[in-house]
Amino acid sequence: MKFTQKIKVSVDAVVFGYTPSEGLSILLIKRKIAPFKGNWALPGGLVRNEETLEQAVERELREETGITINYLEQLYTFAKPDRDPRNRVVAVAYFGLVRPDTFELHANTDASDAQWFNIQELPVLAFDHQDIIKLAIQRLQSKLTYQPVGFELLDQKFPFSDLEKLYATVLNRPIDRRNFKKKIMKFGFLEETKEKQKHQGSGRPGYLFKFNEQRYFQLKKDGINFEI
Amino acid sequence: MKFTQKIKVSVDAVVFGYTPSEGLSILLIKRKIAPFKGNWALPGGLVRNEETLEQAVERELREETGITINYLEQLYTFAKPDRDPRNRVVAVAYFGLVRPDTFELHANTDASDAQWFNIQELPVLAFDHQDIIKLAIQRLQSKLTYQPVGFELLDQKFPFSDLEKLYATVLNRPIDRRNFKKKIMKFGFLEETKEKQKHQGSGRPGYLFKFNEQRYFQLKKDGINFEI
DNA sequence: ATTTTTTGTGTAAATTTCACGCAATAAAGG
DNA sequence: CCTTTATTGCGTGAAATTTACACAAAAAAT
Repeated sequence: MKFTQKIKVSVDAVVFGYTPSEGLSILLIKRKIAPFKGNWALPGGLVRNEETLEQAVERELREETGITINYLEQLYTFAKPDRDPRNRVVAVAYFGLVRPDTFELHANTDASDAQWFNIQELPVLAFDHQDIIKLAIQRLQSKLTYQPVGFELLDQKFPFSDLEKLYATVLNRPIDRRNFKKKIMKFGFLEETKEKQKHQGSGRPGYLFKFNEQRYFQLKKDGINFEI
Repeated sequence: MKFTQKIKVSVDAVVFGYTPSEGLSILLIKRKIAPFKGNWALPGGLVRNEETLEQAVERELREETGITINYLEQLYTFAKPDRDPRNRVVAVAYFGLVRPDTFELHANTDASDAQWFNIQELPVLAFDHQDIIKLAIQRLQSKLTYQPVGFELLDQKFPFSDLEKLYATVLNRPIDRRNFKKKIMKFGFLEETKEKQKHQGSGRPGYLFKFNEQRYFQLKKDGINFEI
């Protein structure tokens, strides 16, 4: 029983960015072509015949937004037969994190094709991209509770309060400063540096911390549980 | 910049079965055609143009093994360009659970095309199916620790010790009988029936329990955490 | 009838989580 | 310059949860 399959494969990326002042954002692009011309959508596109899915995501992000990604993992594959009105497209969605220093788009003009949107203020989206984003946010939340991915969203060195605010923002709940710090420090992958933060506004300046990736991999190999 | 995409989309299913006596098994089929003719492989095949991925999985399972699935969820999408020697195939892998009463294949002859294999005694597999299975086992393990999927692998009514053995087998670690029972019963989705188990061998017969799905959905909606 | 196997059950100790307040440092405001 | 405001750094006791552990009852096997 033969048939000709007419399904295309694409990738879509939900890229998260974070700043203590502006919170959690997602990178969107404005579509230049139909369908959904003029609508905001996730960066993405058809996979080329010879490239891996990850390469496809990185290529599309480079082409459409100029961003370089810091952490990338597969999220889910969306494949409802009618999710694209033109023809059937199976979309493998990815989930990415970028550092603040990498995302210079905020400074761009409104005429830009690519823009960050706070997750509280997302525009109407093309295709089923709203569903994809919803799942990505859930994934980020649950991921953050058992794997220290938060560092992928912060600068290399950061005051402890930034980490705390990040967790509070992403998990959308208050966090006890003292208990949180005790818990994180007990894991052993965070190092306090001698540097203090500069001109952060009023208040006592805090020491800067950095994530020790090597130490983290060692602990992970030892089967440590990083649940918070 | 136009190009013609030549990628096909398939589904593969890692179906788990369990019995207290034989442990955890996976359903495999013997390939009748090249490549990997004669090798064991996961059930699966190309997705038709109009069907959903889940429909494709159920159809392939019906065609190749006759089994009906009890629980199904998407696992991961495998897409390395060279994972199929003929042409590029992106495989969306699924992860399924079946009840013991559904899997009558064990009784079949060796000539059968479909067979259960204990996860400790898997044969050499076609394509990258070994990787897929490895991931599926990890997923089953982690899933079992935060969601009561174990019932999908047991009969409707079962002695408590079956559940305990299932957890011990899948998680591959000893479990304290008393603490385990206290923990599970505290969730509130398990009901003790008046029936006792019959001819299970020697020893005192236990009461049979059953999973209350409605109660479970209610508890889940209330945001209860089912971690064990 | 005795032995073996399996079920059913409770409590104390150890560990983890949670709640909470005060002194130190710097900028901001008068 | 002095006072006020904002933020960091740090520890302890109470509550909740997790863990370790043993013996009697019921049935089959010998």
